[in-house]
Amino acid sequence: MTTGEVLAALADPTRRRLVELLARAGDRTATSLAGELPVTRQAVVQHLGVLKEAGVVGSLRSGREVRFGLRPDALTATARWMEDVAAQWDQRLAVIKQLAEAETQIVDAETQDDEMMTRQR
Amino acid sequence: MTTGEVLAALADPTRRRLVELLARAGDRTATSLAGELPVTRQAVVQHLGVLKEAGVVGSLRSGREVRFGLRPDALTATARWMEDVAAQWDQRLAVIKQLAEAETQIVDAETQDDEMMTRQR
DNA sequence: CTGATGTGCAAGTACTTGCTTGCACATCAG
DNA sequence: CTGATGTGCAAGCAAGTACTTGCACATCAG
Repeated sequence: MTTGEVLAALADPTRRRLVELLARAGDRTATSLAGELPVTRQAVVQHLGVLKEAGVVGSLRSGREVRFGLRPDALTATARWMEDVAAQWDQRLAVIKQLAEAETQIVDAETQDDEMMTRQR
Repeated sequence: MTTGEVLAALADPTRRRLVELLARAGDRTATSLAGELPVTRQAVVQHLGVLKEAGVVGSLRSGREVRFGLRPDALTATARWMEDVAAQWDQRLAVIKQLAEAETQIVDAETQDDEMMTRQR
């Protein structure tokens, strides 16, 4: 359930689709999920395997089917990592801004939005 | 700056390393960053390109160098997406638990931790 | 000017990844 | 039992990815 595993798992669009499906439709079987996606059941199974390895989903056998459900903890933990990184940067920004108001630094990038800067939309 | 781009960008360990370096060490040049990683400058440049495309970093030319800095907004936005998915699931859980206390569902996976369940650690 | 340093562009390579197809095994209804 | 449905395993393939190497161009110090 490392941060890397979770991010890598969510990097794939089909896998994100699966996660969103599970989030709002509840626990489902692989075959059922494959019915709502333009891929084979086997593709879904493999994706669910990656998600499970990352700790994002869990599975439970009931009779001849295997039902998959979300495991929100892995998601929130990874979200926290991202927010921590962002916060760390913001804190650095604040410190520098306070210490040296005179020097012009690239640090102000966010408010400058230069030619080289990738624009947000 | 889509969610998919950000997640795909952060899926790579080297790129995460770069992001963490920038977060705590401030804005740096590609060559300087390459000095702290076991890869070539060109590899770093390409990684920064991906991160920039995703809106995670921004760059600013100053003289003959190009300095890169973090763009926290993309990170927090993606973090929010993950938390939303997790929250959606939790809400479903709560509703079901309230409506049908009698029926046993796989939905309770989180508290059951069965043989098939990937264990958290 | 010269040399050093930093960048940009491009092609090539080893490896990974998402997906499919094919078949065997297990479980349920009749 | 038979047939239908759901699952598991494995090989194969096309496309993407991370990384390198090589070289040309731009900028600074002396």
